[in-house]
Amino acid sequence: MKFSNQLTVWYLHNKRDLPWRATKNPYYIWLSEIILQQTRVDQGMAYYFKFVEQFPSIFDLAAASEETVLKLWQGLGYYSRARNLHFSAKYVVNELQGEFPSKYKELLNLKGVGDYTASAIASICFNEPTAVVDGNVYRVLSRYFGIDTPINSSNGIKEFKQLAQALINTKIPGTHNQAVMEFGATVCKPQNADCNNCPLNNSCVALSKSIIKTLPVKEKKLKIRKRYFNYLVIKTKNKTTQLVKREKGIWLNMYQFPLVETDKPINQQELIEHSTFNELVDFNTVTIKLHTKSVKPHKLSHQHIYTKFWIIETPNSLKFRHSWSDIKKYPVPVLIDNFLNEFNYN
DNA sequence: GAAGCGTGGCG
DNA sequence: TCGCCAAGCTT
Repeated sequence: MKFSNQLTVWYLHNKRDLPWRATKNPYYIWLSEIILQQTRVDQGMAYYFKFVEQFPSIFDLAAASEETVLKLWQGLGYYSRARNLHFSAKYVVNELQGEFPSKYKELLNLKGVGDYTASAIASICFNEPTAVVDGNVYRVLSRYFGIDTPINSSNGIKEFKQLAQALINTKIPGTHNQAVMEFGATVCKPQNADCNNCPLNNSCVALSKSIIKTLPVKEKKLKIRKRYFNYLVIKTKNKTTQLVKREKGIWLNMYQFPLVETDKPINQQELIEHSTFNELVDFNTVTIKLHTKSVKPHKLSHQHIYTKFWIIETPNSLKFRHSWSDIKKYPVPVLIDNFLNEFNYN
């Protein structure tokens, strides 16, 4: 209980003033938790305000199109969160008469809500004593108790969940959970932990052993896949172009230009020999310019994408129906958005 | 159980 | 520069 009490007292004096801390409305807490998955507060804040403004209630969110939701989510990444958020809003409205689930077990039925998020909503909104275990909690517990079990191993996941659950203050589970996370985010940070100003620095195992920097332990990392994208940016006299919707993998249901993907960099000659190119235009009638001056990788957490944008001017206007002036209405990945911002169509 | 899924900040 | 990491979830 000492652990919880000390952190809770610290939290009540030091917590940041965040907008979602002014409410216990499960819709807003849910929204904030989804936005903050694998995302820093500074990055997610603007999106929280946008969503609350555009969708004040879960009914507003459920009534929107997926494309609208993806467009509002554009730039935040991990777009399955937006698709699942929208799907679950429709589920709550249509199947649960708009009544948000109030129990941990029921919350798990929502797409995009896993153990962490269900615990967070249940404890914060409904006072259910379910412990959250996010990246902060792993770090705080592994250091304070000196546990070197890898946090991404199946044993580690079980061990830390059990420990977190044993430590929870059942009287104020929501405050307790937020206290541990806030402490991890602002004091017991991944780098440069502020042990001098830590309320637990007289009882922290890792500090007493000077092994703060070695904890938490994480097992190996994935290897980065390299991909080579060639986008075909159609340009017509009528200021139209061609967009296509992605149908699998990364950026699902978002828009991009027709894509030629290869496993090595290619030049113009290899491009015009590609079937995708020839299905789109007749190389005898078009002019091709490579827009990209130097290819810099778009770095995702799990792949590096090397992209060339090819500008294809064609006399055939009728086939390409997307007006360039409408292009900003479509949800697109940052890779495409960056291109749109630097490219002058005229 | 491992892999796939974004973007941006930081040292 | 580059690797690490962020209030994780799904398949």
